[in-house]
Amino acid sequence: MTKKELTRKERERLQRRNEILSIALKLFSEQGFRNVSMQQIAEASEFSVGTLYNFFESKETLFEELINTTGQQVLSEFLEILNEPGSEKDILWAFIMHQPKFLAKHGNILKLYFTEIAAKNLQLSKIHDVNNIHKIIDSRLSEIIEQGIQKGIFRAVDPEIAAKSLGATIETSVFETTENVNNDEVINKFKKVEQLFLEGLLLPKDSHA
Amino acid sequence: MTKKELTRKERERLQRRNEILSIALKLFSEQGFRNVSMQQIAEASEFSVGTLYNFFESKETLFEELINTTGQQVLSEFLEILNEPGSEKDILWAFIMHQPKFLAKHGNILKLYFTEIAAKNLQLSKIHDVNNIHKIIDSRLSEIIEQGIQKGIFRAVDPEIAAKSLGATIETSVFETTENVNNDEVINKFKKVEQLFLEGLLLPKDSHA
DNA sequence: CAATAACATGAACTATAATTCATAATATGA
DNA sequence: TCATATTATGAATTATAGTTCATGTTATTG
Repeated sequence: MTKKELTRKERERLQRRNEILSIALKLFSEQGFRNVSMQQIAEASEFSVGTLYNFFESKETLFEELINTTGQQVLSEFLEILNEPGSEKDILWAFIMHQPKFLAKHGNILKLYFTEIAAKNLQLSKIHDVNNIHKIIDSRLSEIIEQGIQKGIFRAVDPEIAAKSLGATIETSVFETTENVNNDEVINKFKKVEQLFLEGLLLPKDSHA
Repeated sequence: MTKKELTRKERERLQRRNEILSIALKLFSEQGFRNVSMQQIAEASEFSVGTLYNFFESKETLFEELINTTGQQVLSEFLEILNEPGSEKDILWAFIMHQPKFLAKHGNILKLYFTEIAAKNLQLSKIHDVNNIHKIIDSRLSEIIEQGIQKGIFRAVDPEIAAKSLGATIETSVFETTENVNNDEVINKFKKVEQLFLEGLLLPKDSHA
């Protein structure tokens, strides 16, 4: 009622709003921003077009809210893993092996982000920081790999290239992994990514526990 | 005039047609299919919209001609390199180091292909074989890596994953490489890709000339 | 140089989809 | 319950962009 607590009405409104965003995300990620009409979103969410405009100023705004809201959340989850304490090898391992969970949870928004924003199919005004998800994650990965090289754990590759390569490999799987693939298969795939990358990066000198 | 020779008029018509395709390719690759209007193509090519329809049945047809014509050409160039005789290591090396040339020559069409077709932003009817550029190249890469593993040149990674990873890494550079980057920089980048991939794949046993 | 054919033009037409807003339905609280 | 405020509706409006076609321009040829 006062500062932090929301009234029932406010809560209900928020819930409807999220419902709309969630359905829009599904449609956009499947068909792309331009190929989804407000009519379609209205029908799928069982509201009228007018009501959509009651919640969002425009189709573009709706999209931006989607990206900004969810994007921040996704980014912070990624960084959480990448900032965990442990050896560089362990961090990369954890990052790769967390991908199935990320995919299951955020596959749609990632797909949308990559097709519309990263590929610059859409030119949107109000998308700030989220615009840099790519850069932020890549640069953190790059840092980690660089440290690993300095410590003599990894081969002396170019850290930026290695980071981008790992990022691109993971990104590819976003598009390949459809919802109906069972989890074991996805986990298996990332185990192979780990074998390819981590073992390829490690110096062959001694064994790495 | 007769069978093979084209009349001047026919040659001129073909030239104009190619001019239009070339300009459309530039615009589409920069802004995406849906974000480019026939008006824009008309203005940029210094024809009228009516004339565009004199050359192409529809906007969609124009796009399809673009993809089909150029796509086949690009695919065959890629496969040419991948079917060259030599050791698996040499083939992969040549493939990676040819990327700057491919990029310079076909950057636009590759970008367009990846954003519109591979990302399935567009559902087009008459795009057959070209739809499989990705699969064909990936599977050839995969074959090569598998043979390298069998011959004991490469580590025992999953060939499909390694092929996809290499493909994705290269794909990424399509989007990064803008036209104004000088060639040396691009070549340098792919040298680093080569270091990351090839050296990471090679078994550390003995030296590989 | 005509007469004719071939081609180019862009305003008008059409289709599609975003947005608005007068009206209807629903919720609130006295 | 009734008066009022809030919210939802979807047909009408507007904007945009693909397509057509009557008309004008250019090229060919006898």
